[in-house]
Amino acid sequence: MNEQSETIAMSESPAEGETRRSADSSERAYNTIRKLLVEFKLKPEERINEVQLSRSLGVSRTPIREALNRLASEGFVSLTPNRGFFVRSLSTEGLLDLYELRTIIECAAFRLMCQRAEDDQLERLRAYWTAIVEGYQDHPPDVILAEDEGFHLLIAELSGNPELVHQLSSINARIRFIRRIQIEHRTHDKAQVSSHSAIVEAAMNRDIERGVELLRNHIEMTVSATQQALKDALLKVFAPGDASSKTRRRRA
Amino acid sequence: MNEQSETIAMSESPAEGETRRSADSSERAYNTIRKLLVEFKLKPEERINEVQLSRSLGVSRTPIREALNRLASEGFVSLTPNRGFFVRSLSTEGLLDLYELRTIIECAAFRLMCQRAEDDQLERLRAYWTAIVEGYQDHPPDVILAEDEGFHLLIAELSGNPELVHQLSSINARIRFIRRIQIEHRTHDKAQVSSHSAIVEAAMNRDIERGVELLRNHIEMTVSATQQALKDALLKVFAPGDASSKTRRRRA
DNA sequence: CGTCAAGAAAGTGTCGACACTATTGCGTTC
DNA sequence: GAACGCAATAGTGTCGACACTTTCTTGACG
Repeated sequence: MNEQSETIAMSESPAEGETRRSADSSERAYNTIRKLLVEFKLKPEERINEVQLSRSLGVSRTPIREALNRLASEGFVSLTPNRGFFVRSLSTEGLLDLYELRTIIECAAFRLMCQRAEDDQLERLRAYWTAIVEGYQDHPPDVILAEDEGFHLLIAELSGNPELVHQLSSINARIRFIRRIQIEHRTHDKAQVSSHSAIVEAAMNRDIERGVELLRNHIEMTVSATQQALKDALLKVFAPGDASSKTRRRRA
Repeated sequence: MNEQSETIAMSESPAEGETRRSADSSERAYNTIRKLLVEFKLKPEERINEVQLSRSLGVSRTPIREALNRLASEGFVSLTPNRGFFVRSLSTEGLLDLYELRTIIECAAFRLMCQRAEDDQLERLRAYWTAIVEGYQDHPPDVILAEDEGFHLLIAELSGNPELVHQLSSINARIRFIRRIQIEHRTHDKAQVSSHSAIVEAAMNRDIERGVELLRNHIEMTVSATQQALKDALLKVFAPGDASSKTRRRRA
């Protein structure tokens, strides 16, 4: 085994400034482990060793298990009764299933938004997009990803159905790792920009059919690119140890 | 030394297959607590006392907390950082959101099934329905509920997308309590039977548009009845006094 | 040599205990 | 008499320990 004794810094969302006292180990463990999964630090099909993890994160097994249980409910890992948690592999086909689900949710959200949202709410969508469209392509991948997710999440919010927001959030989390890789490939930024603009326009006109069609294409467009990205990702993960290539860590 | 006196009998719900099953405490706690929630033994907005629960179920707090974490991910309860778990209220509006999500998922599943399923798979659907349609209306509510859920889940399975199955299972679990009450009201059994038959027929013809329309109506039809049922349920739960003896089984 | 079994090691599932936070009840002050 | 703070209580978050299960190692037997 390698050097496991090192404490992996737990990343924390920058939100609260008040209560850092308790600092909720479970919550941090959840975020950290999810990050490990997303970044393939924990490899597909691999068995997760709770003791090792708890040592790495510097907490006891209890918060680790709580985090893993949550991650299991969300589909990141699976739990086999007396054998422990396993990293759920994201096969190509599993990924396609997820994208399909995403398409379903997003199209439905768009439809409901067109039917229900007030004009000024649609205006908010337009404002959101115009605000970020300027430097869009110059932003670092992480930012682009967040902005893109934000755009689609806003549509879900404007649908008026919180369940859709929740579902979409969960889906996003699960495919985020591959989207990031795909964005780094920079295959079709421009197409994406115009897609979003067109979607906004369809929304302003409350043109459901056009919007749905755009969304469907928009997402489908990424799928093919994604498949290639997935291959690259897996290659990178399982590639024997050179690691000479410049990984995408820019001052975490 | 694990001879525990079970204050509240932990029951094994035969419901639907999530992913992991086993006979350990966490699993049983999960099922039991979920049942308590479903039957309104734990009332909406109520704070859940872990110690009390653990004493009732005859296990320590650890499995209780694991179960609650899972239930939180699935939307049954909510978790406020240093204050504990709370029963998530299912307001009328929250319920409608869930039904809306269900409609979205089911219609999409039907569409995909029509596009992808082999003929013999569609035949399975028909067989499933004809096998239970005979005594349908004479079955006890729980059986009817299970059969109905099975029917819709089968459609999800035949869609070929496991994510849809998972989503639908989760939704079903959350609205099961109200569906049971509604079924006990016996408002529109016949309509439901013919609905299902019509859906099967549309499936055999691979008539997507008709099937989607049928499903939409089928589910929407139950919503109005459901709203009334929800009122009854809440009344029953919060009604003072008499509820003591026959809270549970209320056949016919 | 390969198979298998028994024991050792590793790992999960659950427990009771303790630290720290939130809430409740009480007494003081104005 | 009411608002405020302070002490006491209740409850959650986390820990280390231990029982039980699975997996690995080793050595006897065919």
